[in-house]
Amino acid sequence: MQASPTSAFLLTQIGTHAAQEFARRVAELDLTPPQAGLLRAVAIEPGRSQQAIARQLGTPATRLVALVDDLERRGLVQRRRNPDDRRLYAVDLTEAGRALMARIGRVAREHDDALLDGLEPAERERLRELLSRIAESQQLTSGVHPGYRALGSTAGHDC
Amino acid sequence: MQASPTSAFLLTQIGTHAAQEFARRVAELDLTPPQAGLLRAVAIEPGRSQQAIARQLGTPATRLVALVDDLERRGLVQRRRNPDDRRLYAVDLTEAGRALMARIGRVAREHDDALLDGLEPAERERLRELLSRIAESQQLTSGVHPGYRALGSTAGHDC
DNA sequence: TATTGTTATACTCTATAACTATA
DNA sequence: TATAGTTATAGAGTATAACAATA
Repeated sequence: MQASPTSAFLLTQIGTHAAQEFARRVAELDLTPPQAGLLRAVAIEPGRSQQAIARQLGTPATRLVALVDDLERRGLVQRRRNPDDRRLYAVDLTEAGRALMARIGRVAREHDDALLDGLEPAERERLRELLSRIAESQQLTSGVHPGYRALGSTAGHDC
Repeated sequence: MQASPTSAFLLTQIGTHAAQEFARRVAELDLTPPQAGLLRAVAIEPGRSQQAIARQLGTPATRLVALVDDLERRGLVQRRRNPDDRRLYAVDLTEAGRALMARIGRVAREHDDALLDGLEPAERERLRELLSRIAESQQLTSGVHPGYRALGSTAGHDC
């Protein structure tokens, strides 16, 4: 047996590997991928409420509380009450959070470069275009990938 | 902000989406992705011991016991003692297991086709070639992707 | 009454370690 | 003593549900 793998299999295999490698790299900044994703979400659109962020990331609001708690204890984000509606917190990056985001950006570029090691520049460009088309056709356009919530046992083989 | 995503990000995003879609499809066969992966591993190389399968999949042997238990209860695989070394079990597919593998194969093809919906045949071929090159350069050649074990919190964002 | 944020609880999944049998 | 398989335990991580404050 051992048929040649489908593109779907390769995409799952490589995507999983990429996520693991990224996790390994950001761990050196004492961050988990969900924490890095939250920082990124706050950086892209500061000042939103936790509910709004949770809706965008497709994760339960209760999970964000713990994430924000932790990042706030470390001085990377801050909550500030909205005086117009005192139920809401606005979540922002601190100066330290912005500095860390710059480091995460460097890590992400290194990660991308290492992953595409086997491809030449023109091939990388072709790949990027094909992947963008898939992301668009699968409606993954938001820049937040659906794996923010638990993959858990849904990860795994793809035949 | 909102820089255009790197290929690494797109690969993680699409790979996660692909894994979720595959999970959704095999769930209609009452299978989890790890179960489907185990069936596939047994189909490719029948008669191996649980330890050997565990080593290949990079998962603790104790986890395989539960997986094999469940599939055996459902009549999809069978254990048979090795008379030469009575410590070992040989794991094989049953007739029902082989029939189910055929259905899984159909599901995988449908899955692959749906995922590549936005690409024309020539583009699909180019993509497959580029992905194969990445898998090779990242040493993911075995046909078993590294996400067999827990992704858990390592899943998530990729900046 | 509806919504934001929070806390408490329960559940799923996985790995680690201890145990039995065969060699 | 080493290895295959098994069982039992504990831990991490998540979601669900109940609660407090504000609108």
